[in-house]
Amino acid sequence: MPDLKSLETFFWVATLGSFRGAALKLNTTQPAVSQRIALLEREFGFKLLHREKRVATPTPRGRAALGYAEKLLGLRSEMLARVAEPSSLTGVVRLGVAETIVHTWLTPFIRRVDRTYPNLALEIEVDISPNLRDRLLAQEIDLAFLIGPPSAPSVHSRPLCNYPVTFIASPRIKWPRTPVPIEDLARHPIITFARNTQPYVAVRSLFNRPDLPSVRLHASASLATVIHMALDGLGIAVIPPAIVGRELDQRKLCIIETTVPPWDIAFVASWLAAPDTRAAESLAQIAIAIAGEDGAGRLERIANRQSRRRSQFKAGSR
Amino acid sequence: MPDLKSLETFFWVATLGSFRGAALKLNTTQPAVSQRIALLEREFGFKLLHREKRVATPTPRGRAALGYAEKLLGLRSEMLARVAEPSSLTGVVRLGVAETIVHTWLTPFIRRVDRTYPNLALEIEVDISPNLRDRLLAQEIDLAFLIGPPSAPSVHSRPLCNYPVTFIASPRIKWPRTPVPIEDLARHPIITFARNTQPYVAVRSLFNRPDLPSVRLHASASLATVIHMALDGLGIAVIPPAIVGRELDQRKLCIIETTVPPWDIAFVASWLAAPDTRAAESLAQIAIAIAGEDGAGRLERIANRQSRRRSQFKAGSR
DNA sequence: AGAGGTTACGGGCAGCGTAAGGATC
DNA sequence: GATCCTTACGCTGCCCGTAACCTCT
Repeated sequence: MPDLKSLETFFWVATLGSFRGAALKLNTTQPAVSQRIALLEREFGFKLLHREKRVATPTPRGRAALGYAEKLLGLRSEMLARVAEPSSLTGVVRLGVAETIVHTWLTPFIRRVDRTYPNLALEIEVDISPNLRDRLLAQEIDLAFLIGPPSAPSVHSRPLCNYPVTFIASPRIKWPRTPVPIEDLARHPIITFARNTQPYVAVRSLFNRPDLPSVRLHASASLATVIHMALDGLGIAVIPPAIVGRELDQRKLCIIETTVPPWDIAFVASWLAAPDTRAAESLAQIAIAIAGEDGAGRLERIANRQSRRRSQFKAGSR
Repeated sequence: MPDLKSLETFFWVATLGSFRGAALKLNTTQPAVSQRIALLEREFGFKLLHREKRVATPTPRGRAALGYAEKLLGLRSEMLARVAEPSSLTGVVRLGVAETIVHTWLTPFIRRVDRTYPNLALEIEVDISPNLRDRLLAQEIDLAFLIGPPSAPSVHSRPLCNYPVTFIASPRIKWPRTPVPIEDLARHPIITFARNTQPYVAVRSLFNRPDLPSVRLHASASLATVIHMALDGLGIAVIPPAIVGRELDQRKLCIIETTVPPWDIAFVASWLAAPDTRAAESLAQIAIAIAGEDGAGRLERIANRQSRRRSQFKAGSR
């Protein structure tokens, strides 16, 4: 009798057109996928998939079976969503996060996930948003917290938080009290996110003006490196203040008031449409809550800092 | 993630109200059932069944889950019926047969099942029809070939064959050429099916008349014994001639012409309504075909025998 | 006391991962 | 030759069955 695990495997092979892809999606090896499909074909008594071509395609009868498989998976998923205890969420969710999140609210997020879903394991990967997008589309991660809605078909997204991007530098670099014009900023090396990222492109185009001297732009895929460089006075970091809250507190870094119009980078939680998105949606829900609380807390704290009032420091962060 | 095996187990426990019953139905042990239910309850995060009472009853949330389980099982069953190769029928079917069937067309039936469904194993039990009926209702067998439709809710039945019941005795007992009246028959011991069977009751009421001497009625649960007794001249067997075709051929037994109006016993294939009756229905289909062919062949042969024409002996039996 | 469910434990086997072997572009 | 699927093989871990225990009527 065909079991749901095999049918699920069949569904993903048919959907992704690839045994290998299904194996990645299902967190297993490719031979395991082969074996499950072979089992299913033995149980049904006929070939479900054409393997000759580059992409695996269901046979005509395979297509009929596929319809039933989808219904079955959908029904199981609906059953779990409707009647199962939320805390019964189990297994492994592969989560991709942009590094900004690591430096802001990832830890409280994980803590709450651990409390809410004690049987759920997270596999966390940190990468830049474009790579996360690719890995999401390749089914290699189940959920991503990244910049901007990755506009692709069948990607579901929910907004998490907006972070203003500011110019931040070591206090060793002295500035006038008045807002600094972009020309003065451009005299220093600019340190920001990795190439190919949205903030990098924004910064590049900001300084890519005929009337400005060509700027030295340091891009790093590691935010920790960016922060380090800024701490060492190597240049001006163009990053959200939220990720260097402690350094701002300790006055090791300062926000530079400028004439440049501020802009935000928007983070979203994204996951692919699939028969069972219960885990992804539940985690996104938590992320939305945490990011909201944290964002509020952070903003408050930053406001406090800038007005030099240190009292009630941690209010709102619980 | 709940799998269909556990859900099927849950379905049967809920339906039969008993872990033990489900274990019998599913051809496994009771601890295995316990374990599957426990697994399911861990996966769902709540108790599915009340065990306090004599009969296991679904909890309210268990009832919701049960609805989904039924849908899932029905869907899988439909999928298999619609798209699976018939020869892919696999597993074990527990078949109960009345002994008359053993002596008539069970062997050709098994042969054809072996050919048609090479991956299907039969577990055959021979018993009298009332016991088969009980075992069917207790879910201990999946399919039964027995006498008369066992009128019970949710039992599906299809007619297989009708066998006339005749008086058969050793040629040692001499009879006049004319049809024998019941009074003369009653002087000999009567040998027939076991107590509680329909033929036994019929024979008993036939001879239970005030004007007849009380008859000696030998009942045997073993048809082979009945035949043996008749061959040894111990009395008159009241059985369908179909089961002693060879002995009639070899003139070791003869049909006694009587004034008693002949009557038939009707055999049917019966199985219980369930989420997956594919195997039972497929086997019933074969049984209907075989019983029809065999019945035709037998009747022809018997006619031939009685008219002493031995030619074309095996015609129609293929 | 007996029927029915749970718990404990040992063994068998299904299914996994590693690694090598084809096939197809 | 690279990519993808299949086959081979050893191993782990799950699940089953046996048996003892527990709990109700």
